[in-house]
Amino acid sequence: MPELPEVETIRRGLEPILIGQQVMGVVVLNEKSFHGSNNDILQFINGAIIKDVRRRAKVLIIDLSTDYSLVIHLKMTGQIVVRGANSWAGGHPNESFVEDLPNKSTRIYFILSAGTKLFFNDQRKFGWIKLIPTIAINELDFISKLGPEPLIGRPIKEFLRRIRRRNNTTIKAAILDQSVVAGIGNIYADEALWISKIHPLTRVRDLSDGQLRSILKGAIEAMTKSIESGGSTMQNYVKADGSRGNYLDLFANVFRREGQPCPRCGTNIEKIRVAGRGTHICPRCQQLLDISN
DNA sequence: CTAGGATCCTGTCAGC
DNA sequence: TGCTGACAGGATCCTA
Repeated sequence: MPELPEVETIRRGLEPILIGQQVMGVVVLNEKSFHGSNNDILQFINGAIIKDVRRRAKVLIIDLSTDYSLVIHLKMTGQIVVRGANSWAGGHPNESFVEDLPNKSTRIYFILSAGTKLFFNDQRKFGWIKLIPTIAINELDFISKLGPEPLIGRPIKEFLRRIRRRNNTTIKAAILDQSVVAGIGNIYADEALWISKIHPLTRVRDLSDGQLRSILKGAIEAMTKSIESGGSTMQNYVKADGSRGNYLDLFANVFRREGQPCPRCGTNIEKIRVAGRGTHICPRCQQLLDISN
């Protein structure tokens, strides 16, 4: 899915378009994608004004004037597309960015004032939208367990404290764990480990605090660069000549680059499997020091 | 409590 | 040209 930088890019794109708009109606095309009762839709969505668009970890939060919020998780293949006076799209990049909507991947859409429609598309149906009272968000199990936001404040001390609870697992599994640090997914895990020259199979207990610090700094560097390059939006999906672009080219050094030379040393990037996920490494820059594996 | 594998679902692609 | 299995930018559930 969209990871922290992609969700933040969506938030920044939606904020100026959505704030102040009124929600006129909701169409739920796949029941499992929407968590909330029909009665709540009538009572707390229809007619509500959008007050704010926020993000926590990989979750997008749309606050309504009814003191209810839409909590949106895009998981692997979710995307948000706005059509109308201001068209915009972000999230999992595919042809639904530009196709007529709703289409076969549209799960929910919202009809807004001024003829705007907001589509929630999700090919694999893992994503969801919850309608809950705004004050109940922080009590959601998933939210309350989250680790620190990597791009806000000084997350390092809390990150170190939490990752030491994962001493017996691999560093890749540990940084993918949202209760260790919020927002890192498969792309930024691989990029962070390449930047810090750590092999993803290294056990956490075999890493010093200094090495763990450099991994978090690597993740922050990769995520910051991704947000600055504009994320996976319609703008960098469709190129000027009509062909399809790949926003990973703008910041990724190893992710989906197997067979290509490492930008640092020229050795071919390899793809392996770690923590059940496809994992990209430079076998020369990231050697596994086999102490206790 | 932790660790790791199966699972939810649709679509695409490599290999036969 | 089918068919089959592997795999996918995530997190939860289940078992040990």
